[in-house]
Amino acid sequence: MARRIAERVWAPGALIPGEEVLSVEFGCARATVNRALQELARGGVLVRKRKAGTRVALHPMREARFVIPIVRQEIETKGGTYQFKLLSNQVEKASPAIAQRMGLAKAKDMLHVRCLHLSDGRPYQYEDRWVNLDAVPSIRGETFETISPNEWLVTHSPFSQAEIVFHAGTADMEEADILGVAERDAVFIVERVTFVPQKPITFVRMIHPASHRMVTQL
Amino acid sequence: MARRIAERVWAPGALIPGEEVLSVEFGCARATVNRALQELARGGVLVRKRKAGTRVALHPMREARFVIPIVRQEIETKGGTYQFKLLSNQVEKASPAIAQRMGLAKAKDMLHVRCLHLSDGRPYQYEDRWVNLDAVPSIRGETFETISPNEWLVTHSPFSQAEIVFHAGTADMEEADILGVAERDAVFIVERVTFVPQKPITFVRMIHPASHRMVTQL
DNA sequence: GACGTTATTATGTATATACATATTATGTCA
DNA sequence: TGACATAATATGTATATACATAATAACGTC
Repeated sequence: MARRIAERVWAPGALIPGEEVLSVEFGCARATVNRALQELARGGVLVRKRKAGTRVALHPMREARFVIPIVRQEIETKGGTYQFKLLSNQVEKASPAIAQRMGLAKAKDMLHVRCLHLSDGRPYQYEDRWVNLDAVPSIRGETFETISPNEWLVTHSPFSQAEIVFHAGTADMEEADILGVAERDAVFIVERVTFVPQKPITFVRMIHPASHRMVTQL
Repeated sequence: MARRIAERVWAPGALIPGEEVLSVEFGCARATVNRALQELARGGVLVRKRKAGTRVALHPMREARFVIPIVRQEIETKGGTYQFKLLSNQVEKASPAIAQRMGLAKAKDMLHVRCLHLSDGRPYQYEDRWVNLDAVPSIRGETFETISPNEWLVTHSPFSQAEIVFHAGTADMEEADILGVAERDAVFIVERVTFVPQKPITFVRMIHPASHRMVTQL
């Protein structure tokens, strides 16, 4: 069926045969046709509506999928050797901007951890993280000498919701210094807020040098 | 089951009960449990292996999904009014670098289209596109006066595979001029190559001003 | 003819059953 | 003890069946 759509045997916008008909044609059960059609619909190439039938999407709003690995794994998968350097780790009052980003009404004390992830000794990602101590009190004593905050949180505090933002920016003096790039150089920024229902866990800003590539296939 | 994982009733790395057991516990059929577990496995919170059983992922390599809409839809969804401006549209010989990016052995004549997409009159995305005329010969006569190359291709030539790369970069003089930003300003770049099996269709480089945000939730 | 009700229909979902497949555990033999 | 064949088992997948649900089509009434 994917081939038929790709080869325009079923043109965009066209109504395709019903599940019952297709199951006869392909010599399989309706449940199997249903599963296949649902997969294609999830991928965005089909639009399904009860009673109205299934149509080939007119404007295929296809969806890309990215895995969000742990930085260490990301680096090791690419064949680099991983290291990280803790830059700071202290409890301080978050700015109103940070608090707002995490959906909190007012600023409060949070754990502020900054560290640098390196691949083959070269700066790969600068991580600037705020952790809601109410959500993860046990992080308070952690020194992050052997495990990065990223990995600690992933293994100690699973989240159920997240918001991720990607954008480009320019490195300020401090960021440039940490990443080993020139001031005002372009950087790739990923910001992520994670939640358990109704409760923010952490806000992290991850900054990569401009050479970083985020790749996906579909 | 998602709640049990989030609340660590089932700890990371732990083996969870088999489908048969769960179906009895939840009072439903094994097929239903199977569908639920497969969904969670796709989301990355579970790891499943035949005979070995199902485990809670130790390092949840969760995956983010986001839709790749048509630029026009992207702008209109955000509440902007869409316009586009054709900058150039001619057949020329692609550089070896472009050809290689599309998986072609040697450079050849291709359609080179450049245009600017605007939101509320302000530059939103600069699109620099190369189209393989062998794959889409009918595009040759198109003037792109009423429809953008993006939209034309989406509706006239569905693809089955794609590779997408996101990264940050700096605007060169020409790009800066087109986007209305300063030279050397940071820009957000998306590059996409689309294929039908074994045949490249188009390579497009889409450049956004640094103010652009790409957002996804999960 | 307009409007509200009912019937029809395609998809959505759950179920019991059956068998395939990959992997582990076990048993056999040299 | 080690190598190899064999059995056991959890997941993977297909199937027939049944019923739910939403949207449309048909119908009847005023």
